[in-house]
This record gives sequence, C-alpha cells and structure tokens, in this order.
Amino acid sequence: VTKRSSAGGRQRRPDARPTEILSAALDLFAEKGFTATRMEDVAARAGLSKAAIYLYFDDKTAVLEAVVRHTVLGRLDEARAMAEGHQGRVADLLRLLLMFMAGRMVGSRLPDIIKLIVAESRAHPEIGRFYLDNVIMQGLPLFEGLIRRGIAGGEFRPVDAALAVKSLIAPMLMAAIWRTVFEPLGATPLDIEALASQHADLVIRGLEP
Amino acid sequence: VTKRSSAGGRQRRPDARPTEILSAALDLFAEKGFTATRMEDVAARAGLSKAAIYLYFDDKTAVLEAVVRHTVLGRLDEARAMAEGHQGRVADLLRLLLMFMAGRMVGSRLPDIIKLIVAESRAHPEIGRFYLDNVIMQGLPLFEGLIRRGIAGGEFRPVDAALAVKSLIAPMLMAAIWRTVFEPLGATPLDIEALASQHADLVIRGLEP
Amino acid sequence: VTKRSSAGGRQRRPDARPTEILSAALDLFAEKGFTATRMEDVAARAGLSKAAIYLYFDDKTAVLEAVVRHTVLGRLDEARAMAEGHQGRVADLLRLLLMFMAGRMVGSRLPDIIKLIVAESRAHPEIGRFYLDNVIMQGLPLFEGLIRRGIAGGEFRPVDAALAVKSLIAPMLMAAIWRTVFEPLGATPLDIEALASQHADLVIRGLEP
Amino acid sequence: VTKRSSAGGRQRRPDARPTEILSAALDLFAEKGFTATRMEDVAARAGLSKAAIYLYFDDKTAVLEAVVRHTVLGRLDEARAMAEGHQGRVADLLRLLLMFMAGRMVGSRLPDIIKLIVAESRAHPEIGRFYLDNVIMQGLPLFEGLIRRGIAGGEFRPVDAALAVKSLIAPMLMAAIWRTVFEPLGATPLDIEALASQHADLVIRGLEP
DNA sequence: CATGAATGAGGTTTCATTCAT
DNA sequence: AATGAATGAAACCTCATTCAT
Repeated sequence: VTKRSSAGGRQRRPDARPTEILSAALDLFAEKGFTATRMEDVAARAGLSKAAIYLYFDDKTAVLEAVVRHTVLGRLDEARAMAEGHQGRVADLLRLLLMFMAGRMVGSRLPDIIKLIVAESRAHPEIGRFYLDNVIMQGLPLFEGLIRRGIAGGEFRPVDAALAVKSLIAPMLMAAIWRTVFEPLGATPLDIEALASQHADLVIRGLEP
Repeated sequence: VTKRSSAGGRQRRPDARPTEILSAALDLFAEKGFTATRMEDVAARAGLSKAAIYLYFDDKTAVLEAVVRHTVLGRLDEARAMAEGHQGRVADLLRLLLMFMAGRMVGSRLPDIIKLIVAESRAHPEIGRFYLDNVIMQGLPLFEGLIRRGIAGGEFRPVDAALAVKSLIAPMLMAAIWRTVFEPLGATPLDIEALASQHADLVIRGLEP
Repeated sequence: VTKRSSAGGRQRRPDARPTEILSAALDLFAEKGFTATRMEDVAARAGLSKAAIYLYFDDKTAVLEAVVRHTVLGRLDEARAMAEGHQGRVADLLRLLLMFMAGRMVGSRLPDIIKLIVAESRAHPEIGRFYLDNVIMQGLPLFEGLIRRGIAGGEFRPVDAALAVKSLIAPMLMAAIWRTVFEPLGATPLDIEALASQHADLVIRGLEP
Repeated sequence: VTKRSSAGGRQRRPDARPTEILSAALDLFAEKGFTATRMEDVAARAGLSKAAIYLYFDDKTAVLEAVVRHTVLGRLDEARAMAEGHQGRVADLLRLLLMFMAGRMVGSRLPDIIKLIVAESRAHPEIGRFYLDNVIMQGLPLFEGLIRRGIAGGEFRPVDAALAVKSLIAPMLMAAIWRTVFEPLGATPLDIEALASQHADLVIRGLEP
C-alpha cells in the first residue's frame, strides 16, 4: 500500500488512482445510473484511458462494489462509539444518532449510494448484501438495543422495538431518495436536518409513557 | 395466463394485448431491472414475438412509462375520497390513510413501481416526473392539509406540517424498499401493516399537545 | 429442420444459412487460423451482418465446433461399409481404404480440418476430443482389426497391429499437413494419391511373411 | 529455474536472459498456443517484467521465431554426420536415422515446435519457411539420396524415392502430433521408438526387391 | 538493465429496432 | 395482427507495446 508516496514526483501518486477512479465512478453512477455509465466516461472523468481502469479493477462490477464499500465503510463505528460513550437518557442519544445520520445524508455521498443500491441490487446482489450486512444489520440492532433499554428503564412505553427502529429511521431513507430522485426533477428541496430534528421529537414523544 | 390455445374463437378482446405486455413487463422490470430486461423476454412472457410489441408501443421506454402509469393511476382518488368523506378526529383519519397505504404496499405492485422509479428516474425522467406529479404532489398536500387541520383544531401541537407528513409516510417508503431490495437478499420479512399501525400510534401521540 | 424449404421463394432459403456460414468460416479458419479470423470476416464472406451469425451460433467457438463436426461427420460410415462388404485378401482392402483416405485428402476439406484441430485443440479441447472420438477412435480399430485378420489368416507376418496401423496411415496425415502448411509456403506439391499408392505397396510388402 | 535471489553476485551471464525467455515462451506456446500466450505470462514465467522482454526481442513474433530457431538449429548436422560416416547397407543407415528422429521426438521439444509451426505458419510464414528451409529441405534430400543409393546399389527395388522418403518419415510427424494433440486429450500414449523400429522394418522390407 | 504505469487499437457480443412477408 | 430474419450501434474488455523513471 505504501508503495511510494515519496518525494514530490511529477508523477501523480499512483496510490491515489483507485480513489480517483472511485470518485469519478460515483459521480457518474449517481448521475446516470450504473448501466448507463460507460467505462470510458469513468476513465475520462478520472483523467485516464479506458484500459487503465482495468489495472485497478477487474470489472465494471468491481468498480461498483468498490464504490459502495469505499463510501460506506468505517462510519458505523463512529455511531457505535457515540452510543457506547453515552450516559443519561436514551431519548437524548436517539436524537443525537438521528442527527448524526442526517448529517451524513447532507454531508456525504450516502444518498447516492443508497439510491445506487436500490437500483442495482437485483443485478448485483453483492452490493445489496454488503450494505445489508454492514450497515443495516449493524445499525438496526444498535438502535433496537437502545429502545429496549429505554423501555426497560421505564423511559419508554413498551412497544415493538424492531418496528420502532424503522419508524425512527425511515425518514432518513426518504431523505436520501428525495434528494437523489425527486429534487433533480424539480421537487422542493428537503431540509433534512430539520426533518430529523422534528422527527426525533415526534417519535420520542410518541414513545414516552 | 389463460392461454386460449387458439381453439375456439380467434377473437381475443383486442386491447387485452397491451395489458398483457405491461403485466409481463412489470414482472420482469421488477425482477431484473429495466435495463437488464430484454424486449425479447417481455415478448416471450407475454406470449408474443419481439416485433409484436412494437405494434403496441413505440419504444422500450414507452413500455416502462406505460407500466408505471398503468399501475399507479386511479388509486389516489380512493385516498382522497376517504379523506373527504371523513368526520371526526384527524388522527383517526391519518391512521386510516396510513393503513390504506400499507394495504397497497402489501397487496399491489406499488413497491415494485417505487423501486423502478428510484432506479430509472435519472435515465427516464418522465417516469419520475409522472410519479412526482401524480402521486407525490397529490398525496403530500392531502396529508399536509389534514395535519394543518389538526393543528388548527387544537388536536395537534403546532409543528411543521410539511415535515410531519414525511415523518408519517416515510415508513411506507421504507417498507417498499425493504420488500423489493432487502427481502430478496434474505432480510427478515417486514410486517408492513404492523409497522404502519404502530407508526401511526407513535406519530399521532407525538403530535398531540 | 424442414422449416420451409418450400417453393421457389425469392428469399434465400434460410435453412441454408448455417451451412453458408460454416463454409465461409472454414475458408477463413483454414486461411488465417481461428483466432486471426474475425467474426466480421466470416459474416462478410457469408453475406451477412456480424450480428446475424449469432442468430445461428452461440459463439465463435460454436462456429469452430460446428465447422469441424459438419466437415467430418458421416464419412467414416462409408469406410466402414467398404470394410464390411469386402471379400478376399486383406491387403487389397487396406490398399482400397488408403486410397479412399487419399481421395478425401484431395477432394475434401479434411486437410484444413486436421490442421485446424492441430492448431486449436489446446485452446478448444472439445474439437480435438470430437475428432479423437469420432474419427481416430473409429478409424484406428477398423484398420487394426483388418491387420489382425491378415495376421490370423497367414497373409501377414505377426507384427504389432496397433503400430502397423500408424505406419499405414501416417502418410495421410503428413499429406494433410504438407498441403496446408508447406505448399502455401512454396514447397513442391505432393501427389497424395501417388504417395498413398506407393505407400500401400511398401507397407503391404513389408507385412508379408 | 535457479532463481539466484540476488544474494551473491549481481552478475548473471548476461546472455542467459534471452534463453530463459525462450524457454518460458516455448513452455507456454506449447501449452496454450501462440496467440493465447500473453507476453505477461512469458515474462512471469521467465521471472521478468513484461517490459523487460522488449529489451531482448522486438516483438511477440520475434520471440516465436527465436523459439523455433533456437530449438531446431544444429541438430540436422548430427544426422548428416551420421549419414556421411556410414559404410555398409543403406537399410541399416535408414533405420538408424529413423531411430535418431524418434529419439528427438521423445527427448526434445521438437514435437512442440512442430505443432507450433503447423498452428502458426499461416499467420507467421517466416517460421514455417524457416522450418521448411532448414529442416525439411535439408532432411528430405538427405533421405532421398540414401534411398536412391540403395536403389542404385540393387539393395532396393526401383521406387519413387521422393515418395518413399515420406513413407519412411511420416510416422515421426504423426508421433509429434499424437503426443502434442491427442495425448493431452487422453489418447493412449504412443511408444514412439517402438513405432519407429517396427516402421523401419516394414518399409525396408517393403523396399527390398 | 529493469519496471510500473499507461494506452490505442481491436474483437466479441448484445440488443433495440426494422422490414418483408 | 403477427413474425422470423436481419442489422447497426454500442459497450466491455484484452493485450501488445511504449515511456518515464
């Protein structure tokens, strides 16, 4: 990995190449969809020749997978850390986590990734499964545990925790889709953080005994 | 389905054909995605030759548009009728409408259509716009008006009604995507109606003053 | 198969198409080798578009296989029939069969096929195996049986029959290769039938006690 | 093979490299055919980088030519020496020479070279011509002269000497092809030296008056 | 002498679409 | 109304070859 990110060579650090390709690819996949994106386009946007991409990735599919992996990985730990470090009312933590998600919907390419997965999961189940395993199956139990803790501590009414999680999170999915699907069509922009904030209120009040 | 083996009358209601094509197309679009579906597949499933489809539709895109139109149209009126005919507490009506949506998520192909729109909207903005105009832009104001009514009548706290609508509806979108994207990957099936029911509780309580 | 080789339609009988393609392909495979032959060339020579070939064959490889099958099949029966119908001295029959082989080396595309198999068998073992199973493994035992019969009847000395068969047949292989490999390079043409005739003499005399 | 891990002297006989490349190339050409062999494979097997090959050879074709030249050259002199030094019956010498050829079929890579030439001669006539000029056109007249000598000396019947040579030699070609084409497909291994021995008997007896 | 990085040119294959019957 | 046959355009991918270091 540390191949030679050495001196200030005129040569673009080759280690940056894969990342550049992924960035170009994500732009295009998000804009035109996976199938409609030609490898040549990706190459052009990354400033390379078509063939050069194949030095770094086996396949068009491999690029897609890498895009998803690259964008998604590592952030969940952050959320988990927040959860673990937390003292006090569960409700506050839930709100915090929801705001964190909202932040990622606004400040990262997560919405594009989500749309990509929805669109391509049938044709490329690996990426759907990757997201399911690494994001959803990590995130849902985290939230679910918190809600159960809230119930156990008397902070919340007894509800079906698994469903409650979906109630809590769903607007973030909607936000991703609104932003990537409907806003480009001219729909009124959605204030995702305001949505998250008010939604947290709503659901937390709804959960209180 | 009833393949009349050309036994009796050669006479089939002539306009059954387009519908058969649309049905075949929706099956395949849902299963494999739009791009991955070949006209030949649609034809085969509809029991026609590839060329015959072009007697009824200009284009592959035209088929997609027709599929969306055909599946989506006319159902909104039902919801609107429910809303107009309603007396009494807004909360009850909201719950009713949400359960109605849940019913459609379970009992119609709406989830497939939603996924299709998410996937293909960039490449085929017409279908995205069609859904935006005919479903979303019809449905959201309907809900929004109800919530405002609830606020005005003192039944609800003052909240941002436009956001509240999204809070209310988002789980139905999530349901559509869960069902079409993640269940095929082996995720635990989601009880959509239970989700709708508990979510209605949560949000309505959350809205109460 | 009997699709409609009917009336004298202006339409080239479509059933002829595959054969036309195979003929074009064999010409080109023989001339330039399998890999160097582009599907486009085959198409052009067959008077079709590149894509049309794929209506009849799955693959470039499938074309190769079909070429070999088509050219090879059915001729062995002829030889076998000769063998079965024969009365009298084995030597005469051997000579007859060798002359028959020589005839095929001169009057059919068998030499091209043999060269093709030698050249492509590693990359496409199916065709090598096909030839091995259908020609070699049919032909060798036939000859071998005859030689054994000759030995048993006292017409020949006791020799290793399996090797003797190769002694007898080898010049026909050499003829195929001479004609396809060396003659195009300017080597003196080989009179295959004369070779077969003199070789039959030589070997038969050599076999006599 | 002896990968001198750059431990001791950086000094390797500088001209060992080309030979290593040729050896790697022959292995691969024989195994996968010329076209299917990638320069990268050759490089890997020779323990070099792809680009390094171009320090020694102009072209992929140049590698092929060199492989053929390298493997073929110089052996014919041996045969010629045997012929010149010989006294006594021609038949004995013919047998000796045939056994010598058989030895090379078993103990050298000649069969691979022959197959290579058959396969690639059309696309690379230079190598075909090289073999024709240097092996065939040297070898055939040698044998032919001997047979003529035998005829003149009354040892053999009068036959067409040019054809008789082919009768004599053909099984060695067959052996090469059997070994390289059919044995890898599972055909029964051929005892080349036994074949040569019995074939010499057969033909020599056949030649006797 | 050696290489990692890059590319241009080319071939196979797929598919929406058309047309003559 | 229907189809079998055909095609043009395009996309993915491979690989021999080059070049700067």
